[in-house]
Amino acid sequence: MAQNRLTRNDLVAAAITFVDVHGLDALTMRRLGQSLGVEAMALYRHVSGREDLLEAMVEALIDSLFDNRLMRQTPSSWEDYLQRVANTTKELALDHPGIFPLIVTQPSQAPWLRPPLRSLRWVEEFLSMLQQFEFSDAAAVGAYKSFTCFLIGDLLLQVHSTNFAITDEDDHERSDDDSDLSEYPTVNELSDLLSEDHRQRQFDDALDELIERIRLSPTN
Amino acid sequence: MAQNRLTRNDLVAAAITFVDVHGLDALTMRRLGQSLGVEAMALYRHVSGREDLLEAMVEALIDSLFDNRLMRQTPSSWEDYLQRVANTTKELALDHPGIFPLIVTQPSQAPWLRPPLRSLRWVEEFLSMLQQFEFSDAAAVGAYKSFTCFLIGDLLLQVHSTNFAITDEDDHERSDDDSDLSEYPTVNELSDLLSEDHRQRQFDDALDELIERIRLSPTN
DNA sequence: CCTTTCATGTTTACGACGTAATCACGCTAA
DNA sequence: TTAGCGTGATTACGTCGTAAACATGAAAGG
Repeated sequence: MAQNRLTRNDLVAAAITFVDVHGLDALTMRRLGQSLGVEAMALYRHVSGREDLLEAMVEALIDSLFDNRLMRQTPSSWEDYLQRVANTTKELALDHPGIFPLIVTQPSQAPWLRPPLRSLRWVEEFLSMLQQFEFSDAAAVGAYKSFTCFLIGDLLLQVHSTNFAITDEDDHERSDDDSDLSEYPTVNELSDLLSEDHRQRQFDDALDELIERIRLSPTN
Repeated sequence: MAQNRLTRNDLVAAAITFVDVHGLDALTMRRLGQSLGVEAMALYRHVSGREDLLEAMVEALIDSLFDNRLMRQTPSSWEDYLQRVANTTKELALDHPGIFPLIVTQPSQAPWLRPPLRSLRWVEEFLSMLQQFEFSDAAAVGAYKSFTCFLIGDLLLQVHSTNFAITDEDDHERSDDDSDLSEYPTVNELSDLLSEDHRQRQFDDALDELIERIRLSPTN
């Protein structure tokens, strides 16, 4: 029982797993304190408020990207790099579907940046990596814009799908909820095709196409 | 002063403009009541709770799509149709940046649908329209998936950008907030390019490419 | 060793939130 | 006229985020 002191990192980590388990709406200062065996106000010693906590969670997740075999070995080509960034980010998003949307919700350090990603460290690494692969300034920025737009947009949607499954944890009798599709004959007719989840393959295909587009970009 | 009675539609409309002006976080039952000259609990006569209100707002917005020259005249080609859907939706999203994200947040009528859009009426119209233009079943569903994924993903990001500008309404001295970019030399170097907002053109380009991809789709 | 200091956690409290329950009032139908 | 009902007002409860004051125990200086 030597070191029972609460650390900011402990707190943020606990908050992340709490959201992973119970969902973002369930994250309350009081409940988080309870899950740590501590009163709610104790959290304010390490975090200036709920907003600060959310920011810290997002930052922790983004930082975890850098430890995750992305930084580990240097990529063999810019295509390899983009593939790796995409897949690592997707993994992160699907592991933390309740938190990932905050990456785009939280105010950015640099609001003037289009699109306004949260982590300048991440942007810096992305751009300098492309420059190392001899992208021109304009090409690097163009790639940043199209790539992040695709990645974030796609993952946001994917994550929201999985959020439904999590939030409705008690959807046993969802099968009888095939509400009256009588008003929507085409939807009803194609419901089998519509419910197939090819998100995985679509993601990979779209990524390949995007990379191809970047390769052929005139400013490159 | 004849008809001062509150209507569900009045309520929903008031809520929408309230969010447009003050942002989603400011939308409170009490405040919304106040803005209507009514006590908070009066709202519960027309709406079963806050969640119901949000759903109603989303539904109202989606329904407004149908009155908006989309349904008005029949499209001359499926490309024309997709262009029109995309632009009408974009207009809607940018007009109501505080509400648009709810379209993807709110639970869907048909959670099994991938991606899970909220309005079955919309999906029905989309699919049957493509079928009228002689899309096969698989092609129509494939187009639905790739098109909605692109559209929602892109617009979500675009809307979040504009949300920053709205929330920080008092960002006069934002210019001195060019925080220390010394740690991020590449970002600093390319900041001019990075801050350019080509979202508009990028959106149009990506839409053109997507349409081209759908045209060449093997299952078409 | 004792005492001072400070970092950490606790207690109490306040205002705002969503909303259940109850009440008051004024149309409309009998 | 009167009975009923649809609409809004009042009151109240539990929970939220968090400010402020307090308690406590471990490091620091004599």
